[in-house]
Amino acid sequence: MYSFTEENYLKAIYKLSDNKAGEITTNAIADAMQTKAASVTDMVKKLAEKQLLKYEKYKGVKLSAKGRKVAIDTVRKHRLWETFLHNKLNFKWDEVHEIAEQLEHIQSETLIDKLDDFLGYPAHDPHGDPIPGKNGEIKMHDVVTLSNLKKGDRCVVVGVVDHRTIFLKHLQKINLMPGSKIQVSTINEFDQSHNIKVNRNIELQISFDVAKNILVKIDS
Amino acid sequence: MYSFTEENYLKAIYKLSDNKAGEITTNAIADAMQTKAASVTDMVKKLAEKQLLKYEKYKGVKLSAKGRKVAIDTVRKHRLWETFLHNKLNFKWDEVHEIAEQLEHIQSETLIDKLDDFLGYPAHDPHGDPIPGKNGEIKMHDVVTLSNLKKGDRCVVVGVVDHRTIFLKHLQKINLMPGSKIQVSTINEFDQSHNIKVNRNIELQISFDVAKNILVKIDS
DNA sequence: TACAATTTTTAGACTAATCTAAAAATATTT
DNA sequence: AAATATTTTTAGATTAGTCTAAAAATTGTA
Ligand SMILES: [Mn+2]
Ligand SMILES: [Mn+2]
Ligand SMILES: [Mn+2]
Ligand SMILES: [Mn+2]
Repeated sequence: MYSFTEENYLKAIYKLSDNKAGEITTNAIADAMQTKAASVTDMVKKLAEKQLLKYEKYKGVKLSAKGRKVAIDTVRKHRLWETFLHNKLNFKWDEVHEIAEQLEHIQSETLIDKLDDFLGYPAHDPHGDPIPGKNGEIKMHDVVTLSNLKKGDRCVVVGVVDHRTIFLKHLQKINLMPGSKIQVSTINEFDQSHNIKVNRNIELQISFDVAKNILVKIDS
Repeated sequence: MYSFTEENYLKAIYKLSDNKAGEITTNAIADAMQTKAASVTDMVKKLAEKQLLKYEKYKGVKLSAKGRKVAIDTVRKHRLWETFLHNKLNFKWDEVHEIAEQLEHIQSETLIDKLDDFLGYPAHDPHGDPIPGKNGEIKMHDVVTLSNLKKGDRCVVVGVVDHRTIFLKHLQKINLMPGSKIQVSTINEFDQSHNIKVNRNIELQISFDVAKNILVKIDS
């Protein structure tokens, strides 16, 4: 139905609209897609003709309902494949993204439905991001970043904000992974670094920068 | 490394060389690829430049060792994915081919290795075709067509010769599937149709045309 | 408001893969 | 061997997606 390229553009535009409200600029898209502004203008015209987004010269773009659905479906496929790679094939969580970037473009609705079933209808991917449902619903789960907690609070790691490999590998190195139980021991006033106890066992100090990028679910 | 199109051409040429010895003609490739002879000539020149095959004007083509490896790898990927779709996602055996045609082009050696492991290193795909190993070895299994058996012989269905959906669905309809145990009751001289007993239970008459296209392993 | 800097669009060109129609080579008949 | 039929290649065009460089529009600043 839609080409790899079209799906990739729609997904990128969708993610940009999610972050910042208002119009999405040509340069922002070029940046996200690692391509040139001229290419974006061309593609955006094509997508506008197909009613996937609204485009006004020099004014940026806005996804239509149809375009958003395609984008969300692509995100759904991406995250289900990431979950498959991680849960079933034992890929590490920093290895799944690149391959899912290819798998997300396989065209077969039945395949995705069956994959979803096979995985047991997971709510989140290995990075803690919500997996949209078949009809496009996205259940926002009640997560906060570790940096929001107070001294004494308990929580479980469920994901990350920063998705870059360098960060994922860092967490792996200090053995702070989804599922890890954390209690905040102290927050150092000087640099906001956190002393935490992991799995009621290991004491660890993490920078504010790390704390800001870890998504947790508060134990209640 | 290689594009979808290149992999598809190499696979088609490989399958043609497997059937008939000698050179593969432009028209034969065009036929197999559902494209035009002119397109084949263009692509074949490109593949020859990349040393994937030997091409002489008006003389047809022959795969190089390098080209054959790419083709066999593609077949390996195709059959592993078909096995995944059938064994893990419960697709029927006539539904897996089209999707595998897409999945076979995903690029990641690790992915295929892990998939192979996940599936338990299967020797055959759902249609009874051998799955090439990581290094390109293909273990030919000792199968014959049902039409080769004599009265009284016992065997188990392991695959098909004709891969068309219409045949696969027919077998499904008469409930003759991989795993079915068969004993030949009689072979009717007039039209070579076979009366068989399936799973020591159901009596069935099948035409010679069907018998010729069922691969079986003889019970011994 | 005018000038400069930045952003966006257009114009024209490129590559991969495809096609049609015509030309060239090969194969088959007479 | 000559004529005819078939196969294969070439020539030229098309489409999707991309690029660079130049032009146009917008935004920021003095
Ligand atoms: Mn990802
Ligand atoms: Mn993608
Ligand atoms: Mn197949
Ligand atoms: Mn294919």
